[in-house]
Amino acid sequence: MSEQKNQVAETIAEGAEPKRRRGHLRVAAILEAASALFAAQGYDAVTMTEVAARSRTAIGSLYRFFPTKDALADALLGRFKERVDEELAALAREARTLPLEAFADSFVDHALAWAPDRAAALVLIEARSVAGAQRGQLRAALRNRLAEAVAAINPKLSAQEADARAGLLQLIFKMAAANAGEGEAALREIRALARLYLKERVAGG
Amino acid sequence: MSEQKNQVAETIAEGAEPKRRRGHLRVAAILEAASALFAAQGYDAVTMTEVAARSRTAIGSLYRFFPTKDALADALLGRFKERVDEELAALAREARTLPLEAFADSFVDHALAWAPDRAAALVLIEARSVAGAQRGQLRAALRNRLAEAVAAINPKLSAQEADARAGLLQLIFKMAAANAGEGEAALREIRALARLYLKERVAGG
Amino acid sequence: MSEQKNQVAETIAEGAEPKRRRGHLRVAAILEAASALFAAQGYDAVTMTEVAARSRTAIGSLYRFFPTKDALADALLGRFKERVDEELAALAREARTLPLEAFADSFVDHALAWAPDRAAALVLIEARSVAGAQRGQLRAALRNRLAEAVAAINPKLSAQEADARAGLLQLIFKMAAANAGEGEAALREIRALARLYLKERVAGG
Amino acid sequence: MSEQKNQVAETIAEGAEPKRRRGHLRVAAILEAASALFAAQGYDAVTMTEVAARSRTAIGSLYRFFPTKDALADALLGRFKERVDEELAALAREARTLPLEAFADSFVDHALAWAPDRAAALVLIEARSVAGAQRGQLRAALRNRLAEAVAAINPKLSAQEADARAGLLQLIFKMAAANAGEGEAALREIRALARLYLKERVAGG
DNA sequence: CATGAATGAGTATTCATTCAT
DNA sequence: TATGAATGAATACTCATTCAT
Repeated sequence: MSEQKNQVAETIAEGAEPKRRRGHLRVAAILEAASALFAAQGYDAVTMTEVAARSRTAIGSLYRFFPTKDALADALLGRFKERVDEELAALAREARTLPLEAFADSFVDHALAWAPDRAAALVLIEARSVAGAQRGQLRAALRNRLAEAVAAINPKLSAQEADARAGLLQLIFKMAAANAGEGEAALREIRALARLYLKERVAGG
Repeated sequence: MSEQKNQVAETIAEGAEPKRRRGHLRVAAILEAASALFAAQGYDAVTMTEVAARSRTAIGSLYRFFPTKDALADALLGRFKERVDEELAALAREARTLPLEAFADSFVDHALAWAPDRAAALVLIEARSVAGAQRGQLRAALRNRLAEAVAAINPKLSAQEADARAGLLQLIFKMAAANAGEGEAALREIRALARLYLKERVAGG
Repeated sequence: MSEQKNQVAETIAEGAEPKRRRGHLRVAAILEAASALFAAQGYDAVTMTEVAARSRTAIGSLYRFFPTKDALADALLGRFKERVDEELAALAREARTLPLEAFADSFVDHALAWAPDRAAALVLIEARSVAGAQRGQLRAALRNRLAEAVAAINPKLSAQEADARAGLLQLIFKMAAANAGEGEAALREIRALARLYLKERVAGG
Repeated sequence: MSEQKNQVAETIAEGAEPKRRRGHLRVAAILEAASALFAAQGYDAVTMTEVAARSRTAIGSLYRFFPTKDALADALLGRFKERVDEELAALAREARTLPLEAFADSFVDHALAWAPDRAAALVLIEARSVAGAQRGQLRAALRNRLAEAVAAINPKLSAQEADARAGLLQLIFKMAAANAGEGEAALREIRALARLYLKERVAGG
């Protein structure tokens, strides 16, 4: 209705930061509910009303903190990105210290550790054309970390080669996460694949 | 294979079987439009009105052929399934005749060949929780064909082992299709991965 | 959701032109209802639901023809502008043929003739900042016609003088319309004022 | 005049009479903010949150002083009415002392003097169907004062005649205020009109 | 049979107002 | 008392689907 609104409050209409304990709890509950719902039904299919109901929040309160469905998604993605970043930093560290096979296993384990949040994140990334920026950032961050790891394992690879390998590792990472719930046999194969690829194409067989 | 064709025909027939050429053209135009739109925007975001407009069909007529948005999606998936099945039957045949490396390459090539339609199909499969049935069928069909191929390559594997390997091949198949447009380097890695996995885990090292 | 929409249908999302008799009737009913409601309650206070109810139209149908509350207002203003234009063209003609006093009376009569629609139009013009364009056009059209009339009555006036006189006549016109329902005495005063001003300041006393 | 002041105070007091300086400042800030916002955007478009933000008041505090949006508007109108009354009382006095032409000019000057506050007041009066009471009061007060002036100028007029003349003067008053910013030429015409009308129809030509 | 009109439940979002700390 | 959080009815608008011509 006017561009002046929110001048005083928040600059980009990011929704109010909670300033009381109660607000923080609310926000957490909302994010939890949203994550589960998005993961289960996809971005479009989830209604704000549903999110409100599941987090036992009045619709108006939901909108106080997340003034838009998109804002809610962005917050979720932001949170996800942070976690990813931490995990991957750890992984890159391990690449320097662990023997190859142990690293391969850890690699898969890290991928599995995500799985829950990942579902929601993936859905959000795919569904919202808007999220182009966020999406790119996430991908790039992930890839760079993996390239670091690759370089640590095999310093002889050129930057380009390392990047290509990182790309494939990224895919394996995704596969692992996507198949987290598919049973022992499936997992075993993925672990095998990870070792195989790391040994032959990364460490340089 | 012929049962499936009938199945597709029946799906469409939920509306009205187009007996004249005109009807066939309409249906084709509609499916084409729908495929493009779904691929570009996702299932939820596409409106029946849009599909009607893009295929230059009156909304009423669209509903004569596809009495439901879901029916439209099902028809599309059916068509897709047919194609997939043919491709994979060919692949299973090649598993028996081609040397392993050549087969690995062909495997990746087949995956790449899909990419275009795959976009729409994937979207539909992911988006519609309803589509459980179709989705399962597709997966299962794909997996069975791959298990056939695995068995052909290494008859010593138990049925369970073969299935687990097929599952992983399926993932590689998806990865290849998903990365169709990512450039030469990425492709080379995928080909390498396919060979590696087929040699070590399927052919049995 | 996409800019391509309506490509086939209407270019600016002006809503569907009715193509059947039924549609024309609908549109007319809607405009009638909207006009009355806007006049009575102001732009903001009127709900689309109200308009739909009063015109016995389903909300969806209302939106078929007027895809926006603003579009509805614009249509109303457009219609109003047309009428105004006709009235004023007639008035300009009379300025050339009628004696001054008769013209003065006719001037007031024309103003009164509007009154009903005017209420709605005025409200719309004032309330919607967006309508800047429309508003300007309306004002300018009105003023030009009046300047024509002034020039016809007293050709000796410079263009600037004529325009200033037209501006005042415009105000009197508005006053007359605004006071349409205020009783005989009020009317008499306005008629007197119109004569007075026309004789002294326009005809040149 | 003093009853009216009380009235205003009471209106505010529906909330809580601010007894300390701090409260007075708050209230003043709020009224200022509200006036500006209403004038710029119209009654409906302004949110209480906006008013709170612009006056740097917490929403809860705003509601302590003005328990309703309507109460806020009423307070504003009350303040406006006071000022109007003073102006007009002065005008009525001048009617007795000034020669006709000077009075005519003063009349227009008074109208122009309002223009700023008038914007908000007008908006409030037009927008709130509820405000019937206030609106009527304002109009009546204005009219009575003008009738006084008319009677002072021409004591021969009957009460009815005086009232009718006052009505027209009221319109001219409005016109003048509304056109405050339209330039010299426009102003000159209005002054001319005021003199004309006062001489011919009020003083009795 | 083709077409455009009709329908109405459902969606994101806003905002006046009340409560709890 | 001042402040931020909570509330939910109301609003503009969408879209799958059905009907009438």
